[in-house]
Amino acid sequence: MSKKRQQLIDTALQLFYQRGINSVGINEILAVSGVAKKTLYNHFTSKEELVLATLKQRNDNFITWLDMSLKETNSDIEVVNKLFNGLFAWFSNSAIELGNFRGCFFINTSAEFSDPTSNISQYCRDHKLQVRQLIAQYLSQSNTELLDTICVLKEGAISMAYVNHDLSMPAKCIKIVEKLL
Amino acid sequence: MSKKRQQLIDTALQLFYQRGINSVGINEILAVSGVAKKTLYNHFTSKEELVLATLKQRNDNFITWLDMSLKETNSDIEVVNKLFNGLFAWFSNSAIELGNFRGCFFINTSAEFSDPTSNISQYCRDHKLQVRQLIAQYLSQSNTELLDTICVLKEGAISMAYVNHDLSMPAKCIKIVEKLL
DNA sequence: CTGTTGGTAGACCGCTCAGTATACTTTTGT
DNA sequence: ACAAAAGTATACTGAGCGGTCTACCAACAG
Repeated sequence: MSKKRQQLIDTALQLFYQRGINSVGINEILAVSGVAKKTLYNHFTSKEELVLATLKQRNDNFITWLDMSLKETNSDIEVVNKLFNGLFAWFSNSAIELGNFRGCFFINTSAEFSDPTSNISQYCRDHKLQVRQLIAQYLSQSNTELLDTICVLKEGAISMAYVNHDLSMPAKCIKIVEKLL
Repeated sequence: MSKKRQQLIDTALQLFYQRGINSVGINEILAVSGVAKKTLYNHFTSKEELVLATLKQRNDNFITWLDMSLKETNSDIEVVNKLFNGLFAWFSNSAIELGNFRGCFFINTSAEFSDPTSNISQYCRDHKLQVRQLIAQYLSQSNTELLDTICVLKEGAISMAYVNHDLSMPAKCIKIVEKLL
């Protein structure tokens, strides 16, 4: 992997996540990263290809962070606790690996790209599936009902943290799952 | 209210919701609505003002639809049933008043406009508050815990319907609340 | 009958966009 | 040591953007 290529991905991810993909132009990414335009088009054939690379990078970062957050859990309720405490840390900018919170990059990107069959929209869907499967790995047995509950609460908590500016949901989600178990 | 003004709002809402605000130009709205550019700038001083008018229109449509959906409920569980069955109808394009489902217009718009202090982002937040208060009105007593639960499940169900293409969540949310009551 | 109001049609402005082209320099593998 | 590969800097293209402007038209009220 080229160093310049990685510079471009890091800069683009930062700008895309903080301001939205359609609000950030190629020229700004070049100015901030200090890379020449020809170098960018040497590594990526189009803006879309760069976008896909940033989605992959963010997915890797997120999965790594989540995997770390869920490590060493001995019960389902502990998984739930670590998951939602992790989300709260993310929302309140205490998870430095994930950057300044501006919602879920994949939800935001899905909102910007309306064609559900595009590579970009499909990748966003795939990311959500990967997160679901990672959570499933940490639950004691294959419990689809609990898994569904956790996932829908997680998506709700993310959405309300970003749109409503309500950071209280992770704590409430833990209480909800406690009652259900 | 002028007829031309309403034509512009209706056309803009349709295009903005289906494709995203930053992906739809003024000229396209004019071409589709059949209105002259000067007429648009006679009614709205800028694109942003037109965007705010479409948000208000969508909010009115949504609140009206939800109010209709929740009418004549005699218990909290009935409210929950009608709410999530209503959401399922929306997701599966059976709520014609809400148009072809492409997620929540306010979540999508928040994703596109990154400044949380902008009028647009603030209106999106306000919409969510209005929906919450409408649901609260239909619950038998002031039950913040139940209200929070319903709201977080609702946001999760909307997000998963759009991003994950998973329409099964409304039914699962009903079961979750049933267990909790 | 005429002046105001609100509309149409479309040219135009300055700017930004994604992407290409040119000419030169640096790095690197053998 | 030197050719090939990779990077820099920058000008440019064609298209689209939001927004302004001019000129003309139709309806209607005094």
